[in-house]
Amino acid sequence: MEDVARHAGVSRALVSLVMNDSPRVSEKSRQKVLASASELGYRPNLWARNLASGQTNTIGVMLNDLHNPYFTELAEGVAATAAESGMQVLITSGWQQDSGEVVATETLLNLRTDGIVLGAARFSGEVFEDVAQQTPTVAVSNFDKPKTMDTVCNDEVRGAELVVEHLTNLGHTRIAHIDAGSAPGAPQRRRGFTQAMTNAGLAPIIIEGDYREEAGRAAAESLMSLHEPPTAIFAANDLAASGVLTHLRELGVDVPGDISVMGYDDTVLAGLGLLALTTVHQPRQQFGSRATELLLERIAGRTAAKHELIAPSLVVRSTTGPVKE
Amino acid sequence: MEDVARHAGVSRALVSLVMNDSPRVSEKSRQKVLASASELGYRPNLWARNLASGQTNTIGVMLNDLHNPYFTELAEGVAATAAESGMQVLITSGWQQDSGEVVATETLLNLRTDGIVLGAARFSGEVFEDVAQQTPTVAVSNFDKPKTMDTVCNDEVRGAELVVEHLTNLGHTRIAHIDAGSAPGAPQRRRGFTQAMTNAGLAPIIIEGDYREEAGRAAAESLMSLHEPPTAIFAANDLAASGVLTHLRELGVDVPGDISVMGYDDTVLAGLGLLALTTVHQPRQQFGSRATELLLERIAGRTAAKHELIAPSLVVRSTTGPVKE
DNA sequence: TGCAAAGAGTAGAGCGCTCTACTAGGTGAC
DNA sequence: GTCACCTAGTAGAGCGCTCTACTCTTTGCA
Repeated sequence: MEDVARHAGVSRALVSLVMNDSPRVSEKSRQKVLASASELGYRPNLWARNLASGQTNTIGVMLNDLHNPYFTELAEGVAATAAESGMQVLITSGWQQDSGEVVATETLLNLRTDGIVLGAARFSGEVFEDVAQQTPTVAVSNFDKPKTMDTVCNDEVRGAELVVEHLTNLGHTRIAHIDAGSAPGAPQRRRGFTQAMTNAGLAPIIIEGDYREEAGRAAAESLMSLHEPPTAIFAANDLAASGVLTHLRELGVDVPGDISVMGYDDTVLAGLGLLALTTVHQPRQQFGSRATELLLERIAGRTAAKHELIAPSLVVRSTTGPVKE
Repeated sequence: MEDVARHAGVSRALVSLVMNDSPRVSEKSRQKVLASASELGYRPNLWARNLASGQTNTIGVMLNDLHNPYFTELAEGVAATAAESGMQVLITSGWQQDSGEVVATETLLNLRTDGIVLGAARFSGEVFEDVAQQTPTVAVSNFDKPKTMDTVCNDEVRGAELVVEHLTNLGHTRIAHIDAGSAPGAPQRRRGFTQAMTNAGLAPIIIEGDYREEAGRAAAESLMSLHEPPTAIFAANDLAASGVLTHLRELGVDVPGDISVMGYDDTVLAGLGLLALTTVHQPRQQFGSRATELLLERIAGRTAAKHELIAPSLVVRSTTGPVKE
């Protein structure tokens, strides 16, 4: 910077003004400075800039797992909305480990980003709150409405309702849900399912499982060996649904002729020609952009916590049909 | 920091030493400082630290597209190797846009990370070289062995060879390749395929397509309407292979009884029960870790460029079998 | 006992910027 | 001609650390 100033024959302060697009600079010296800067290959040092200005114009995103499209689409939403406000986005990841999430968040905290979006799955509520105490924070997570931060999450209960509505409209009454225990989102889905079934005057059938393909396959096996198998299966997620379909195919059961199958999440799997899975779509990008909007509000000074549910929607493909009579 | 020093009754310098785990501090004062720090909720400001120390202990990773598991697994490899050397990893993404990649890389450059791993698809060679001039750089990309940076990439030619070997061993002679034009990796795969077929004394059949499912479906349609359809299809990637399988299924063609199908990449799709696709595995994580090792060497002072090819491997599942006679 | 070396700690400059407060010169109204 | 006011630019303190060079104790050993 020193060099640029000397080369252009002006003061360091002027160079700073030019670099920040200040209106207080004449066109002539702006050109002069810009020319010198590019000639000398100068680029402002962000560390110094942020240190001096006390703000970073950057929001940090901590993601549990980059493999999971859920998180990456979330990040995409964050990036899009952040870009509109001229904010940079920096991503760190916990690489699916508990300790990783903590380290990744510490990094962000040390970086003094203006705020943090937490896409975490492993944190305890306490750790979350601890982070929120130190910097504006928004979590995309199913949390118990903490006071110190905002949350955005999918309305899992509504999602499960959509499933039940869709299936009962097709005439199904014996509907089974493959549950994913205490995995993120699963308890809510289970609750929504049970509620909706009860409201419809139907008996919910629930079988244990998890979010993996193998679990779907195993659950399908148990269900089909019942003396009165269900006419529709609502899997924990798309991957589990894929396992269900695999098993039914091996059994020679026609989908959706004999039995209907639904997934959850609308991942890329669901859209594949061979699966063509009816599923529930979560607007993951919207989670990210809404979270960012809330974060920007917080950075601007809001302190009261907001907690938002975002509505999922139904995507009908080829694995559901009228009940066989 | 000032406050911590005062609270603990020591100098600022001592606090700095404690925070950096210097051996020059007595156990007693270390405890004292640590206690004060946690009491006051002090955390070192990375911007200031990096500014003062002139090094960031951070390596930047620029990824074209976070959706693509290729890039995220790459990042995972980088993170793992970087962690071993105590380096932080910061990720930026181009969000699939040309300009996005440039912006994302600029951010990293401005951040003065100790080095950059480029997982880019859209850059021109020039831009790459420009970056490499400014900081140690390793690209994970099929490039023409630039002088100023290292590259790591998959041995696509060998991958295509593996495919041809596998299929010819099964007795296939009429093998078709669905090509993805000039998309990343595609020209190399095509070249490898043509070469291997020629070496085996066979006539390569090539049909145009791209990396999407729909392209695979369309290509399969064309191929199957030939008066002498191929007995094996080598799709551009797993997604295209999925399209092929979908079409063959609709046609009632048995896989692998009537025809064998191979994918490429070994993505999560290939492992699904309904697809069980024979494919070529790219050790994506290894790309990342190897790239990071090279980067660390560069940071340590090496300047001569290294270019490495990493060998892919065959994953045999259920879509390939002996030729029908 | 004396002296070098090791151990523990400190002072203060400096990293590359931004930002407040200031100056110099020009404009225009009275 | 004077004064107020605006514009373009500058000086220099300071952001929160690290790091070199230094001081003051201890300790070990001839």
